[in-house]
Amino acid sequence: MYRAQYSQEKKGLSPCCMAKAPRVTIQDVAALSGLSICTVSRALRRLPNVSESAQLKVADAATKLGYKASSAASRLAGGTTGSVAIIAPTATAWFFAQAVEAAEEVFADSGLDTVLISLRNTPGVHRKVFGDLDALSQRVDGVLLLNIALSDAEVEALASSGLAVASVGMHSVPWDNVGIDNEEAAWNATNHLLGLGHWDLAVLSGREPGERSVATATDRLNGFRRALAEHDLTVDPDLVMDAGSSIEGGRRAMTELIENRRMPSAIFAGCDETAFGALMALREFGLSAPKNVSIIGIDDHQMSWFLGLSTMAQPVADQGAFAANLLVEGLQHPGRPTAPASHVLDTKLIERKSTRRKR
Amino acid sequence: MYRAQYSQEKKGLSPCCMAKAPRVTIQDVAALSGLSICTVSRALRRLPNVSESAQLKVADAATKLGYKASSAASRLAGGTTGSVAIIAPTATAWFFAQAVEAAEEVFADSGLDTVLISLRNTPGVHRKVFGDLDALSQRVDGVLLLNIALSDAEVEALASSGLAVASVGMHSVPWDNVGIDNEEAAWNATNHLLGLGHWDLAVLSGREPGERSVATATDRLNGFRRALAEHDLTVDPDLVMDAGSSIEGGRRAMTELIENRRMPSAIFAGCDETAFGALMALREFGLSAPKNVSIIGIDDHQMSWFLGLSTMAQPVADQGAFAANLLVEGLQHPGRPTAPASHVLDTKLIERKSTRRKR
DNA sequence: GCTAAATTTGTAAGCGCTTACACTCTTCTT
DNA sequence: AAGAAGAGTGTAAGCGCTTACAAATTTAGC
Repeated sequence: MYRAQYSQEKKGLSPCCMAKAPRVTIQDVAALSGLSICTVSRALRRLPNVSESAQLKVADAATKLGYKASSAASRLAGGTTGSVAIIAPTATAWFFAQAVEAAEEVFADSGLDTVLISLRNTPGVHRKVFGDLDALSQRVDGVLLLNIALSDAEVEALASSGLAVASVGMHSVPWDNVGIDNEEAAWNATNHLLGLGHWDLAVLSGREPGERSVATATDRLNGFRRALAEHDLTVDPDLVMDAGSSIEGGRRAMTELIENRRMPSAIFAGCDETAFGALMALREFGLSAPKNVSIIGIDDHQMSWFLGLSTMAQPVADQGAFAANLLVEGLQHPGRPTAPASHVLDTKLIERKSTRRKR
Repeated sequence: MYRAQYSQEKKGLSPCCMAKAPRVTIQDVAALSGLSICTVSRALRRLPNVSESAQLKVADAATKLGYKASSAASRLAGGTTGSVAIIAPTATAWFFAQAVEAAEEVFADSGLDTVLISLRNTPGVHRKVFGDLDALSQRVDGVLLLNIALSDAEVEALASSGLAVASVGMHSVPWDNVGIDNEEAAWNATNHLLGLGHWDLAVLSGREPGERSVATATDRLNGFRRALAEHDLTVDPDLVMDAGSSIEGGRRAMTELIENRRMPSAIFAGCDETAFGALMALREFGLSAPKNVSIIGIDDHQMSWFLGLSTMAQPVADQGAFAANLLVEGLQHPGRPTAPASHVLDTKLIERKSTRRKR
């Protein structure tokens, strides 16, 4: 704790103003309202079996005193922590930054603290987090998962951990999920390329090289494959790259493609940032889109318009906010065992100049 | 809490495997080690006056049991929460996303939970957070401030709140801070423009229109002004725009400049994202850099290389990690009232093709 | 070798809240 | 009109930890 000069100097002065206001406890509220602690506790949490008059008296006293329950005490006594965790593969990628901010806003507005957990694309961190769900459930009431690749065992463990769960971009999970139809989005993107006469296609998949694949990435890859298959085209394995979903990954994959494989006629990038990286790599070789290759991504990143990148736009903040709301709802109605729902948001093709008809 | 089908179905089965492992408490550790709770508590927190043999026995028992202290109980009893807050003006901007991730890593590695608080560039949220420091200090042990514009009263309140504090990009605050020399960076950037023969300069300042200015933004503006003054140039008020530090803000400011003011010979943008926005706006008018105007930013954003944007590079993740480490240290040595230090990291001019000699 | 001082350990009282349970009133039954 | 059922409230026992303070042990002093 900070105790340097400022507070030191003050020490000699009126100690009254330094003294931290003693905590307003539930006792104070009980005393002021003339009711028992127990009733106050129930009134504050809007539990049933509290008369309206009591409800009012308590609310009154509480605001008058500026009472705020101690989350620590509440938690310890078996209540809730008043905080939720957002778990993301990384916090820096555009998608996650957007989704995190949107979700955080929802949580904050519901009076919940947001604990941020970035897996940093590191298996070790992943294991640490999901290997000890007890530790997690001790500090938060619920978890918002953003595009996390979970094993069946992990899903199972989470579902029975007592934690409320909601997710973005996940699949067949026993909790609420919101996302886009990734396979369809990829299928549409690929068909856009196909429709422009390109048939020699490469894909920069969102899979992290050497890691468990997130549903998002495999779905998009499947959509790509299906589109090709429907046109009786085969996928050249040389043109399937695992690029992850970072600019750097896209750049690396594209460089590899150019140097050690071959140039396709068009490229479907798993996300816009990957596409940015690919564009960078192209430029380094004196190439560009759509001159030497057409390229399309998914996201509609803020910079995509500027770079003229064609893309399948998806609502990112909406997904984060939506899922956050579902989580909050789940938290507020613990008993309600509604069947987990999967909400699918729309995507939209945005044609820009990075894709054009094959000459 | 999630209680849908999965757990429902299980209900009939062996209830043993559904039963959550009962919490390992300090009692269990005490029992196993043959010592009292009190001694265990002290040993665990490495307080003085614990014999080595006890220390060992406790550590042994704790690991054997996989004991982790309940943060709620600990907090309630007057201990620490084991979590810290990161407060940022927004979580989506590149700078903050980078810094947050770097800091989160440091905190996680120190066993601390990270509570993310985004002010969303909203005065209301700002007030809510800094107006009730008690609520904050109840849930976290320390706070990491990222470029927050604080009033004197808020600084004072924070310093005497009992919270450990560290910050990035702040000024003359009574706690550890790390940042770059913003005035110098701006001065260098401006001199780069001046050195290329440009004397009719505009600035897209990082100040949010209509809000308290963060130190970072005003410092950069001052550096710009000083550079001009040193060359006996006056600043045309028409060419000073408050653009905030977003792409959108840069675009808006640049559009305003083109439409309602006049084109300068060169532009100093408060940060790279602002510059991106400016480049977008330019393109919308059929203009471009460096053809119609030279432009330089500050940051060295991941995309800047690609866009050929000249800039003053600053180490972003380093700043976040550094400040986080200072905070952790402050947390670990509560008593030590070292004088708050300000650490200044280097910046570097990176010339790219968005700036060129005036013709 | 015996007391004073220092060191290590244990006892027990909370921290502020939730909740099982007991208790008092009302309101319906039949 | 007597008893059952229910609504509203209170009592008290923790939750798992920290921390005065007391007790027990060791070390030092002369």
